[in-house]
Amino acid sequence: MGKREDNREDRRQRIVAAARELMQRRASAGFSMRALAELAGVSSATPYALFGSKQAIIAAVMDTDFDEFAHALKRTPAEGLDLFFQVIEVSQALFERNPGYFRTGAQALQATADKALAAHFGLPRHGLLRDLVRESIQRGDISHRVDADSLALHLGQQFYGWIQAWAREDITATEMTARATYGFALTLAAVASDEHRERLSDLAFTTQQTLPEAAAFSARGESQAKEMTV
Amino acid sequence: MGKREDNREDRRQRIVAAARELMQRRASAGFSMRALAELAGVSSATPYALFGSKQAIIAAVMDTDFDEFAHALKRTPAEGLDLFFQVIEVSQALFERNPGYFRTGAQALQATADKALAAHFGLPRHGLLRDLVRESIQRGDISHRVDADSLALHLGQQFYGWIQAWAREDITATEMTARATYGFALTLAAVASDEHRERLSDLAFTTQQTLPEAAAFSARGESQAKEMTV
DNA sequence: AACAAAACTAAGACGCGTTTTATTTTTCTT
DNA sequence: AAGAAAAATAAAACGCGTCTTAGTTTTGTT
Repeated sequence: MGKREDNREDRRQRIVAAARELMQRRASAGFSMRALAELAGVSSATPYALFGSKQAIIAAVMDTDFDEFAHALKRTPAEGLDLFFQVIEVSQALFERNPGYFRTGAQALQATADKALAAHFGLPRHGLLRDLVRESIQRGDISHRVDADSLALHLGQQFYGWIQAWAREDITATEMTARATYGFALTLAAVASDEHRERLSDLAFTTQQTLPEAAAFSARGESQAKEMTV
Repeated sequence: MGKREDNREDRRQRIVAAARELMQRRASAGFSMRALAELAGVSSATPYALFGSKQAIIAAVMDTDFDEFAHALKRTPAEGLDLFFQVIEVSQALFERNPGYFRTGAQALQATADKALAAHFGLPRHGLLRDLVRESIQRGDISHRVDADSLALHLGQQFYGWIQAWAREDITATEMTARATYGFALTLAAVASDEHRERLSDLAFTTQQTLPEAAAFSARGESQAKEMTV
């Protein structure tokens, strides 16, 4: 019942579908709301009536993907502390399958000043990491002195930073994974039980060797920076 | 000599001064280029002729501050690994003395797509951390297996993330300091020599207790997120 | 003093996200 | 079937960062 709601839902879905398509195309780093309205076959005021903002639309588009991500993570045979690193690798795989799409999404998300939207987006991701931490504490792999929320936030914020760098095309997807892995390994080494600590340290130093020289701070970047100083 | 250059420099300085003033006022989260041009007493095309973009102007304004920061850091009596935490605290002190100013700056910097500008800005800050790491390695406070560039980048990226959160007004300056300290302590605990490790772990867990519940993921944020899902 | 080159100006345009207006269409109620 | 209520529309406007155009001023050279 309720044709009103049906129609509303129809339009919402048309807009989300159109947004997804435009994000995948990623012509000129994003899409305009006017182009979106045209492709969705609605007036350019409608998306605002139904979603409120461009970022809310992008968030709506990307909402689907968290489930996909969570499922892919469940499918991996990894267990224990290895799951943390699987989070990174599954993400990379996802990103590489659809770079333009995730780049647009990540960049739009970053620009968000809307707290509710940020929370809506960050919440499930934070929850996933927090649960991993909790389970690790219960297993005794991570010190019981650790507060799950704090550590999860710390890990998430690190990873998010490298995702942003990838979205900006400052680093490649492989480098994103390597740097995030490095960070996770160091952090976990600090809080893991004795039996895991050495393995994690080794992982950190092994990963460290694969890290390229910091791109933004390379010689090329340096000379460009000089130019600007005038 | 060269009146041409003098005049050019005059205008540059007028523009930078005007930008600094507007950043401090921080009426409505930033300033418009039209307002800047008016205050500086130049045409609105001139800032673009002299700097290229709004972000470049903001970068020029903030360039001065790195020196101030570096000096303030030198003035502290801290030494050894404590210097890492002094970086955080000196930054906080600086930020709190002029919040609107640094918020505008941080936010503008984040929006930068310009690699050269990002490098120009990140380079000295990265260099400072990298030198701290290098010296710590030489002193034997940090494992010699550590690559100074990688660790500095890791620390810097973490800190930068919390600065951004503060600039977005997601967290207070105190929380910024606490979270960054937590991250630094964990990271350093993973790479420090045996004699420092325990002290750093303790610092991490002490700091952890002062951390507020993650603001963006609090109950309030959660209910707001629900609303959005529709 | 005259002239070419360079720099600055005013004014407006562009496309963007977003909002507002007035109008038309669709839906629900009676 | 008629009328009230709600929603979607077209069209224009807002302010923003940025760029362009064409005219004017300032500068260095002759």
